[in-house]
Amino acid sequence: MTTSRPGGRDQRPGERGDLLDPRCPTRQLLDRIGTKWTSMAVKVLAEEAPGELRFAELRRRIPGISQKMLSATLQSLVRDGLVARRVEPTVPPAVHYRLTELGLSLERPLSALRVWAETHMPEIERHNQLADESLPN
Amino acid sequence: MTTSRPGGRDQRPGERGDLLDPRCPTRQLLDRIGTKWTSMAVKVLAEEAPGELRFAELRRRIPGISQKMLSATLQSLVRDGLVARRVEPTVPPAVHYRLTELGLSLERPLSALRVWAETHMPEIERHNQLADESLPN
DNA sequence: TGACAAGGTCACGTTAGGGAACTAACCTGG
DNA sequence: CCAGGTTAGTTCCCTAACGTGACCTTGTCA
Repeated sequence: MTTSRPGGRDQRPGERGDLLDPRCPTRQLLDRIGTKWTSMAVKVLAEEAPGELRFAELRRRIPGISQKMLSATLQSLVRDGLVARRVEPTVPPAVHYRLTELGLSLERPLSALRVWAETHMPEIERHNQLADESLPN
Repeated sequence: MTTSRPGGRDQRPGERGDLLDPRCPTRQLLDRIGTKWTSMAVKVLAEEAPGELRFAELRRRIPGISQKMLSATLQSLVRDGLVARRVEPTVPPAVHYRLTELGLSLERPLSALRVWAETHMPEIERHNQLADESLPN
């Protein structure tokens, strides 16, 4: 991914920010779902939809993710309006996450991608192995 | 992108590498199409399918890409079996690229994603602006 | 005195991507 | 005969960012 996001401040107008890329929306989308954990988080939340999941439960369902990354991923998703965050002012506060309608609508094409990945990735790996076998040195 | 690819060695075996991430095929796919120029290259090649495009022509149709990046992107795609490369031994050599059937099959879910991006990215940007307006400092 | 919830912060390593210069082989023009 | 151009790449160097791991925080319950 190239375009900076979380801390914002891209496209500063003073600099000769060349804006070469004409804001291709597909690029922007891939910059989001292409980050390591985003698509997995969306999937896990989609499985629970329209229900909610709490932070710790999400962590449990996404093996290998750290608190920091889960937190950052969720913040991105909330910021993009794909996920809604609801805080119950109990103590300790309980935070609930769920997909918004927008997030659910993304889940559709995303799951199509997942299906493609599951059926065709083995073939891609085969190709890679072939490429490795010839001229590995 | 996180998972290293060319030289591979993840999953150190000494650790109880329980394959935390079970090589989620979706992530592997996103590691590929998530790179900056890949999806654009696939799209351009798909528009021409089943015809071929030469290096320089691809470069012309992907504004902003450098030779280096185009070359690297195409190599990845060829290695994955998504693109076929044909060299005419003329001089200077003419190299032709086209999507394989596998590549074409990927184009389908990918274009669905593109459609989603084009229709919904404005909404995502709206959400981001809202988030920026509140508590910007 | 811990443990839990939901994070935040710091310090660090790796890598993707950009830019510019260089290569190969041959052809053409002067 | 030699400079210069073409195509399709490489090679080196540099940076911004992504992701990780370890530790800190605030408040309450057992």
